[in-house]
Amino acid sequence: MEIEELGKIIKNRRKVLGITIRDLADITGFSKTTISQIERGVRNPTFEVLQNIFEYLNLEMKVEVKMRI
Amino acid sequence: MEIEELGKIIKNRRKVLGITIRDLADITGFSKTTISQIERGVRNPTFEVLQNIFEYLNLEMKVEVKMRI
DNA sequence: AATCCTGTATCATTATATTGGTAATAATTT
DNA sequence: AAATTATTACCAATATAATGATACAGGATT
Repeated sequence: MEIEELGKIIKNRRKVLGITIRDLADITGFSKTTISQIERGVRNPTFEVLQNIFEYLNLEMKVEVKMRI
Repeated sequence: MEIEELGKIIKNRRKVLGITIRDLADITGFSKTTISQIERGVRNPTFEVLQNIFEYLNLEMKVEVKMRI
């Protein structure tokens, strides 16, 4: 998964839930600058930041062994 | 997923592949300090770092909508 | 015992994620 | 069109991730 794809997933999910960047920033406690940049893939967030964002977007991260083709 | 669990997954996978922390550090280009601390859950790695480690451990990250119970 | 090998501890330094503010732009609403 | 809301741009300051080196402890090997 690329960092841009991660951002798109977060943005799409936020839109689905009908909340703004400001909302998500307020709820998670991170700045809107941070949220905006993560969504656009121009930032390299830490695990904790992702963890918090995911929690409020009702998303979960999973790690799997990659399939051999 | 907690940060400690993430570390365990990485450590277990590394063990399965039979490589050392030094090996993984050399391959990924990160320091062994960083690898060691991530595996023990005492560090909060960035997405890019995880991305690189996962690549060499043949792991992949997935994001899913959390199931409602 | 002495020699490797692996993993952890510590710490000063560097790199960069995050913040918080303001301003500018884009999109919606009235 | 004007006003309101949402998003992005920009930038200095702060917090912290990452480095790199050394030292230490435990286990395995010779």
